[in-house]
Amino acid sequence: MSEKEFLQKYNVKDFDVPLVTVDSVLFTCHEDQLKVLLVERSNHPHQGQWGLPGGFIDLAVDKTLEEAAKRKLKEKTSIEPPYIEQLECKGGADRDKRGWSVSVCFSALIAYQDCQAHIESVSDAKWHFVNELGLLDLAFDHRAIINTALERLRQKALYSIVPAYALPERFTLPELQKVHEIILGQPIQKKSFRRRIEQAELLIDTGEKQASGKRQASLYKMKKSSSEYRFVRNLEA
Amino acid sequence: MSEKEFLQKYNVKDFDVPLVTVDSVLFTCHEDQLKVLLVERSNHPHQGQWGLPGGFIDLAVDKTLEEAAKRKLKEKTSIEPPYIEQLECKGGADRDKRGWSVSVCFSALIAYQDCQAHIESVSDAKWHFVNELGLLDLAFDHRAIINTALERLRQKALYSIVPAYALPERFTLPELQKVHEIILGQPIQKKSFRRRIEQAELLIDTGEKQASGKRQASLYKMKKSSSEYRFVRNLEA
DNA sequence: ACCTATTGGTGTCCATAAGACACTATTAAT
DNA sequence: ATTAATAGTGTCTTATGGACACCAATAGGT
Repeated sequence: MSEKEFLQKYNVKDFDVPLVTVDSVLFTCHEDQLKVLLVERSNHPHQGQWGLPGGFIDLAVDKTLEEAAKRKLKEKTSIEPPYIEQLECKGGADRDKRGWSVSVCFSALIAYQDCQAHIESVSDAKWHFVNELGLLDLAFDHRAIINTALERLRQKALYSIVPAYALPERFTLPELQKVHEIILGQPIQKKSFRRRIEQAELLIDTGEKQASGKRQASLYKMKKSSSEYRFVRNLEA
Repeated sequence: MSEKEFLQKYNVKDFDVPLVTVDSVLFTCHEDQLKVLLVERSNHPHQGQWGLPGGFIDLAVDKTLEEAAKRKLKEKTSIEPPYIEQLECKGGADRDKRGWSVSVCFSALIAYQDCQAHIESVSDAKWHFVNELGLLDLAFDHRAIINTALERLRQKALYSIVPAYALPERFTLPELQKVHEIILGQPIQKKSFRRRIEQAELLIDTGEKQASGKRQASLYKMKKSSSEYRFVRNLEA
């Protein structure tokens, strides 16, 4: 049989296939707390419980997995998050009552201010304090996925400035340090934090100053390549 | 509609679903070279080309994605690799001619000696020098997946001793250093390498010595927790 | 207009772990 | 016993984070 004949006859539905979803753990910082976006499920299974924003791939619309995840996030936030990366893929026979399922999980960051207005207009989406998830009964294995995302984010806070994407495009160094401290759950030495960022030339000084407060802090923005930069040493954990 | 009713009526095949495969990048070290296991494809598409070992999930047999990947690897190696981790998930409309596809990719390590006999008995599987893949026409996006796996492995060689799993259960420190050097493509300071491993107490001294060579090197084995250990500083890249 | 509190930002010394590299130790072969 | 080769150590230097005191700028009260 030629490849052409093979492809003509091929039909995915002739085989037993798992169901595939994309789900995202979207973090932000607000009021000195780390928050994660959850959606109240309107459909079975786990109807009425809180779960991660996500859903099925639209084979006709989505070109890649990341696009599918972004499309689903955009339904809740109206904008695409400035940072998104693949976290892990969970799959198994028992994690979804509908059958063998695969969830391609993403971890993303967004500035609270950049999407809060739209989220409030979407009745089923809400920011939840990460520290207070213990009380909630989350759908599927979404609690475990959030915990994995948190671990990864904590690691990144030790050796990168990826957490900057939880802030608006322009931000101050004290703001960035605060975000890191919130993620890590402990204070960081100001001098160490600033020194390594300056030495690696990761930020662009916009020349502007933040108006509020006492002394005015300089406003910076990320260089494009800075999200991939990795310091050779970790901060103390 | 109750959840029970919903689940009774639910059928995955009522929806357009992507096809899902698991694929593994299995590395080993032999003759001072990094090698990757490839399989000559017996079926369409890409019949006759080399590709990563893997395949479809068997919904009746596999409980998780990792189990599926291990089962597929075991068909070629006869044993499960001592180290396997999820690498990334590739998905898209165009990467597989059969349609929208998702590949859940794993990266794994194994000792050459532990599986070479079986691999030679499997006619379609063969170790390939990682440095000489340039000439080969690999199936799907498998070349890109191998490159991602390589990058990750190089990072791990800088801040962990995960590469130890490319060696037999008992190994010497010079052997381990050599594996790291092969992965990184450059020499490492012996003292630095040994000092950090000793300080972190990552290995168990078996008390045995390796027979061959001049002075006999001590044989060590991994502590269980050592694969997750991360040094606070990277070696120089 | 000046003082003070508060937050932003810097100077500088210390601690830690890697780099460099010379040295010692153990073995096999001659 | 000597030599060559490989295993393993001593120790000084270097780089970068930690600690913490200090200086700088701004708003508000007097």
